[in-house]
Amino acid sequence: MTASEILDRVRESYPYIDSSTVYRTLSVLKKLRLVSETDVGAGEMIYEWLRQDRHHHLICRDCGSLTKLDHAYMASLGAEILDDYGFEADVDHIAVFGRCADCAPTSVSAVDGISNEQDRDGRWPRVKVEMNR
Amino acid sequence: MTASEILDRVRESYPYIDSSTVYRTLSVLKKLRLVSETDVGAGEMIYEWLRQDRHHHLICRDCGSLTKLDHAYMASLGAEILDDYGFEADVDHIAVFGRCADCAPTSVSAVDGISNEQDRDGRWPRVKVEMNR
DNA sequence: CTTGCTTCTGCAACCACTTGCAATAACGAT
DNA sequence: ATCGTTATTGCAAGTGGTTGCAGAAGCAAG
Repeated sequence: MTASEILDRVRESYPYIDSSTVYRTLSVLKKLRLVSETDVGAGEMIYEWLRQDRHHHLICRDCGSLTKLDHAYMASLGAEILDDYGFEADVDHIAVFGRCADCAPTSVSAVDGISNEQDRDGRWPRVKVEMNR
Repeated sequence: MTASEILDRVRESYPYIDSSTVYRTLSVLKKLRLVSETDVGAGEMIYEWLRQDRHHHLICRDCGSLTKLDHAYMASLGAEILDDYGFEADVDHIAVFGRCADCAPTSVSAVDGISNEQDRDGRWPRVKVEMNR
């Protein structure tokens, strides 16, 4: 859940709690690795209790779809990094951005998703980049 | 470099530019995947031109040390995900948080890094969690 | 109970970043 | 050149999150 959802819930039984207290508590729980904090590109961070069934998410940058990614992928990446670098990676809950199968382009172009061919009148296509996140 | 460093540089030749213009331009460059945006836990995001020599960073949560991670690790993770999920992961520049070899604990304890044994007077150790990020 | 120390909390200010809006600049068609 | 449409910009306000500070609460020792 998000910090503001947590705040709303806590205020039901403790109406004068300040948001800074929630954030400070979350930061301690993060440090103790009892909760994970994940940026899913929704503006707010997502907080989750770290249970045994760890999982990760694949987030499509075009359609926004969310797919669960098995922990095994991250666990083996973590194991490789530990072997080669002696570095214990925190792979508690990762959000991997990219493009899902449905949104993958059907033909290759100069810059992903943008045509690199002139039209029948010899004009280059107009490129439109959406600004929102 | 950071957005504020970019702003300072642009202001040398274009003094009235607003920071929102810098952020908006960066968001377009991100969408076109010409620059990468990485959170290294320093408060500000780090922006980099995406060149051929892609690399990633291992950031120690205890001492803050930064280690370069070869792109091969992320590339093979990306390939696995593409094979199994048909999802094209953007693995342009990733920051992996964790604990470096120097900061790894020498003995195992109940919660990483915190003793789970009583002292000679039968008291439990006082646990101190630093609040800063 | 009082003293002294530590921790927790609310408040207000602050920071990095985003967004809505209105004015302007750029550009294509006539 | 002029008109109409689209893009870009600065400004100001807003959002999510953090931090410094001072007061309150908790607690162990005397």
